[in-house]
Amino acid sequence: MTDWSVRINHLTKNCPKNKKMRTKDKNIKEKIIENALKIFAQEGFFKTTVDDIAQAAGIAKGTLYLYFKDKASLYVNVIEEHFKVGIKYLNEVQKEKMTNTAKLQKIADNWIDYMIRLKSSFFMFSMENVNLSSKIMKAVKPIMNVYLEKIVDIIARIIEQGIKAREFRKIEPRIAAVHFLNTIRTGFFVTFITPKRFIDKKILLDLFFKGLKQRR
Amino acid sequence: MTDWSVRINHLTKNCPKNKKMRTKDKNIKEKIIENALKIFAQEGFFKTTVDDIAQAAGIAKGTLYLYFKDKASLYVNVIEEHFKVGIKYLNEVQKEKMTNTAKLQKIADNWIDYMIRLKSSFFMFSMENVNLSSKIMKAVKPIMNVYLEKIVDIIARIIEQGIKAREFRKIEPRIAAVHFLNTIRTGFFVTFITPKRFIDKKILLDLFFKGLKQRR
Amino acid sequence: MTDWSVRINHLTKNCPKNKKMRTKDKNIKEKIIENALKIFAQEGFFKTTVDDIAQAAGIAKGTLYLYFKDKASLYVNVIEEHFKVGIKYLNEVQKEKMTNTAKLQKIADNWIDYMIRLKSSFFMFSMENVNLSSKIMKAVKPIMNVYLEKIVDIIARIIEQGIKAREFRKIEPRIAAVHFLNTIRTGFFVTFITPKRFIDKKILLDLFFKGLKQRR
Amino acid sequence: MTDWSVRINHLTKNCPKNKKMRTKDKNIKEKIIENALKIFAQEGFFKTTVDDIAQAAGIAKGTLYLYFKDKASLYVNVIEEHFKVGIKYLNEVQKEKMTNTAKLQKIADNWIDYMIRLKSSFFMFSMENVNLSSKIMKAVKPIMNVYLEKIVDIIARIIEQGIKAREFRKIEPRIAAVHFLNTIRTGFFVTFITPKRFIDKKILLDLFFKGLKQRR
DNA sequence: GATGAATGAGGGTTCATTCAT
DNA sequence: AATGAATGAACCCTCATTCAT
Repeated sequence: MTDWSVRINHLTKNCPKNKKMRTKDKNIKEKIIENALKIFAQEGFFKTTVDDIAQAAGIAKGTLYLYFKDKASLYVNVIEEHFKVGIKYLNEVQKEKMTNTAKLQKIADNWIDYMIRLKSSFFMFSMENVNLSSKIMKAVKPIMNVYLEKIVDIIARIIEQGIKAREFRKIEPRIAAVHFLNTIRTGFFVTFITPKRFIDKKILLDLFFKGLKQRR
Repeated sequence: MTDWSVRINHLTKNCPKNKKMRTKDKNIKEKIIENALKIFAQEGFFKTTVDDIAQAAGIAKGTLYLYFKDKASLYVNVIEEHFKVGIKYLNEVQKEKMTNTAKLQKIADNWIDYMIRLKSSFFMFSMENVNLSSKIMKAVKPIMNVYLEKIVDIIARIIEQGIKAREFRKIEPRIAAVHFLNTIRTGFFVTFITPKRFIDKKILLDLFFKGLKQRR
Repeated sequence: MTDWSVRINHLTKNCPKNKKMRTKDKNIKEKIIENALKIFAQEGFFKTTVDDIAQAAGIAKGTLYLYFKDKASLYVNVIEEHFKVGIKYLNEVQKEKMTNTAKLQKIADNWIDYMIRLKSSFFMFSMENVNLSSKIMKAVKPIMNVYLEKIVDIIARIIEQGIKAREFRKIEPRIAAVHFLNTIRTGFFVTFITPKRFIDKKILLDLFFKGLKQRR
Repeated sequence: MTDWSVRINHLTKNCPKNKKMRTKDKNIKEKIIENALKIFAQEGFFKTTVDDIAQAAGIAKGTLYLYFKDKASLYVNVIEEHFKVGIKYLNEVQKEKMTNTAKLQKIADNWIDYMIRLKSSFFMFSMENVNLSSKIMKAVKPIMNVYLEKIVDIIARIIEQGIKAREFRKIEPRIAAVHFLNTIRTGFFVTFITPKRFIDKKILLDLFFKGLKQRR
């Protein structure tokens, strides 16, 4: 099984090894998405120009429009791709043989690292943007919601199994799932605003698992 | 003591009760900030046009420039105002006579409601924007960081006192504070993406306080 | 007889000695014109804002509009005033008892100094603007032309008398007059672009009077 | 050798003869400069809108920004181009086999005609603008000064040679050069304010060469 | 008469999108 | 298929002018 960081790499690195081009190259679309992800993630939708992306992808601006209807559609595609990879990863972890606690731990670990590497909580940032009304964002919202639901579902299933296995206490699994995702975000977030003191992911997960309260 | 929702109202509602105007009206500045907050919060910095804000505030575009140097400066002012009110509220809660658990509970309750009313987790969204590079955001970042630090400080102090009082277990207070803020955000967020099923704030806080793990 | 520099002073210096105000103060109009002259001369018509002038004159922007229909009309007034003073000065010199050569010499001397003090060849600059088409400038042109003609007339008359007196050789006096005015401008101009080496006004006038050619 | 009027033409007339375009057309840049020269010269920097120029050049406003960073930069380019052509012309005249007197005569003749054709003493007008403070003009000034110096240099050299050749009397050549340039300007100027009576260029140059004074 | 806050038309600039090559 | 020059709508900001006090 590939781990998250590895799966993600093909999105984070250029792959100019390509053998034969010169036929509606499937790689061009990928290359655009890769680069768009990085730029959108770091600059946001509006600050990112189509030119930036085209240049980063090493193609002409016009070419981009052969593969994507418009900027918004590119954005949606980037997010979709991003989420698909994430979901695939989650599914793989789910099937692994380990305690549910360990699964959540692994997911959190890899995901925080990934976001730090991308220099953006893009994943959550996108969620945030759901918030923003506008023609563009209104188109993004329903698509994103589907993926979000799927992600929450997978996490919730892990938690459900954990409850059955008496690892976790009885609690609405979906709410716990969302809380888990936000815990991950916190991990990224703390590292980002105070880059010196790298957050101790252990403490954070400990907090997530055991809560703040004194046990008696 | 005023509660959060009430404190916020003076930013969310127009106050055209005022007697005599005409002399660089202090109320206009407030009216602009009120409306800018709502629009920036829902649309984000770039999608918001100066015209939108001016119209919402019932003034001409040019008038806005009598009160704010430019769009970015308005944005900073809005955030500052927003944060100042938040900090004042936190300080008041801090001084109240109640358990530290109750304090956090109260803060979370009011804050989630407020964000739902504003239709945006603007507060956290702004934190997110810290991430986004750009001339404008680079100007916003240092200012925001100061306020963020203050907010984290106050929450951390409550947690610290809770630790001393044996309400909470020994854990790095600042990390717990950030985790708490993200928990609040989760509360808003879930309600927002799935508006039908209002999240049970109780469950969420229970999760925050007691953690996911089965106690043994 | 006052010399040019002195006559001009009341335009170049503030006169806050004013006794009684508080009655459609005739001095306000003057104060506006004084200050407008300086600013227009140094900044040009478009870069000068009505606010600049009002502030320099120590009045409110609205007040300015009680005395002048609009910015263009103020500009015309400033130029008129400027020219009137110039013409009065020229007339006085004309009547003096001295050779015509001496008269021209005196005029040139004073005028160059004045322009240097004002930091602008505003006088000629205005002429230049005649060139510039635009609603505003089209209004300025005919008015300016009248004054220009008058100035050329007076100089031409001095030259004519010089011709009669055998001081000067027979030459179309009006052309010589324009040439004389441009010589003055040259004087200012050289000083301006190369401020270190103050032009030797003597050499310049010598050139004007004796020409470049070797005499044989 | 081309004469001034001819050299200038390529700036004053469109050349749509060109074969194949499409590849950042060099001709568009020229077309913009041509038209900008005319409009700037007649309207001045501030009254001229970017739209005016774009329309005159037969392109869209945005297109202009593919070739020039901003309005100020376009202005500088126009002036530079204008000056370069002028300097090239002067250098050519300088090398010709004729008396220095004839050289100056030729230069004055062509230049006055050119300015009249352009309907602006733009050349000198630009010099005037050196005077006007403003961010824009502060950028223009140093560039212009270099070119002005060059022009003065060339004229001064002609005069120097004339002095050596005993055509002209001993006089500071640079001052004489500036005086010469202003004489040209006078020529244009008189024609402009009194369009009926075309100035007799001969008289003017006679004045320049022999001076006003009676010879004895 | 005097004020200066308010106005809004106008201009410079950006950038997503198109289309001729 | 790929290009990138050209387009023009949209947006920020300025400033002459007005008008309620």
